[in-house]
Amino acid sequence: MELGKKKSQGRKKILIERIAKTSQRQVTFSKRRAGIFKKGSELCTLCGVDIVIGVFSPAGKPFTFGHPWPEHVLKRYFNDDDTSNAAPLVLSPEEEQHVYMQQLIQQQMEQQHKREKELLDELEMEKKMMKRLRLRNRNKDSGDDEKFWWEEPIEEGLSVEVLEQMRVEMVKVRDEVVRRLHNMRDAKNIVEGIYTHGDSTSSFPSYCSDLVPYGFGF
Amino acid sequence: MELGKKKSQGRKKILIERIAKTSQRQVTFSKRRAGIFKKGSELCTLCGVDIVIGVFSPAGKPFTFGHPWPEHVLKRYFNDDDTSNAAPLVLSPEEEQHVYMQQLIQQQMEQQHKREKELLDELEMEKKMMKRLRLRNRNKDSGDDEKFWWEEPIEEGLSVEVLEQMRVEMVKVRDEVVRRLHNMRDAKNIVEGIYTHGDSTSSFPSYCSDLVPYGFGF
DNA sequence: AACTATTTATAAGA
DNA sequence: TTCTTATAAATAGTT
Repeated sequence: MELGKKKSQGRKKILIERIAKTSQRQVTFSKRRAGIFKKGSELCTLCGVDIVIGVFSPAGKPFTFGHPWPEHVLKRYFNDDDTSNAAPLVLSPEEEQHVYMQQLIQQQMEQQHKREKELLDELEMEKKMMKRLRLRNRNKDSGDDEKFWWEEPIEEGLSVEVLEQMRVEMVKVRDEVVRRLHNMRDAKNIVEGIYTHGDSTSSFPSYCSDLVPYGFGF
Repeated sequence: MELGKKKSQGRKKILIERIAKTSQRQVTFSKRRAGIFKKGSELCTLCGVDIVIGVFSPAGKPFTFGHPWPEHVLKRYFNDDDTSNAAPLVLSPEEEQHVYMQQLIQQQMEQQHKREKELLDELEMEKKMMKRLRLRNRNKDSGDDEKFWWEEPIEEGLSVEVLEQMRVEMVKVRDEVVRRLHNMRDAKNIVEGIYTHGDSTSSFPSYCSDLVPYGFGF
């Protein structure tokens, strides 16, 4: 064998642009994914911070790394108060030719953070509503402090006609619930409960407070 | 000045362990965060993949990097079918002393991916259920074939618990309407109506169709 | 923030 | 995939 022959040319500089050859792209992906995850791990350890990294391989498989674990970090992210923590989303320094694109992406991130928060908030609210089997206020743009429609102050313009309509709703709902309960084996006792429970002249019933034994979600 | 004097000792090897000094930790965090984001950016470009990185600074500020943007990647992650894509969550290779910990974390990730998916599925289901339980705005969406929750067939998985919940709600609504009507001068007649109107064994009342003045759409 | 001596990551080849 | 090697890139300590 030739002594002067080098075993390898060693690492070569590459341009940061899409690798055309599929097999090469896959190899590079594997190596660099491992590298990034290692860097993430080191960052956690060195600085005692939470991190999450998610990436899809060229073949579409998901890979994640996280400390303590992905969901924990995402929750911290979503639950942050954006007034106090003002989400200073920061992008990597990039080659000069990419700076403009980077700035665009940064703007997207900032918007995205807000949108993600809104989405999560919406889901949270949905769950709470679900939990209480709440009916939405018919006036959907009546403000943040939504009330049940039957909680609206009677003094604020509710006419006898409106109350009569409410009454009709109640009767309708009652009858449907009754119909359903009749389909159940134990309908009889429950149905009787609807018509006999409480006193029609009582004030707003305190007994309701302990009548919500069913939890939906968290 | 001395010519032989080196400007710096250069980089020193460090142990991967929490940096004790706060200021040093912050400096290292900034440098390494930038490095990881750059690596992430390069990985996207080289391999044409989606990536998201989120990290909290030691001070608690969130930083994210993502391509095309964080939510996009998260959605791909969550929406993946775990039978076809079998979530092969993979961690970085790590120093030998960390291998065991890494394996533990990897197991956490695999569980976590499933848990996150389940959570999202749960939220989706919650939304659908909420939508079903939500009262339709008949005035606005009369052409739509959504049904009120009480119009849905009882056979479709409604448990006794849910029905009982409905019953409780009905009781509350009834009592509140009663309370309101008591505030009206002509309450007496109407209140009596609530308890005497209709027949508890009647089928779903046809008279309801034109008595829904309240929109609950969203 | 900038500088550099070093360590670390990795492209190419086997 | 995994290992090797030469080299490119990242970065710890310093200014």
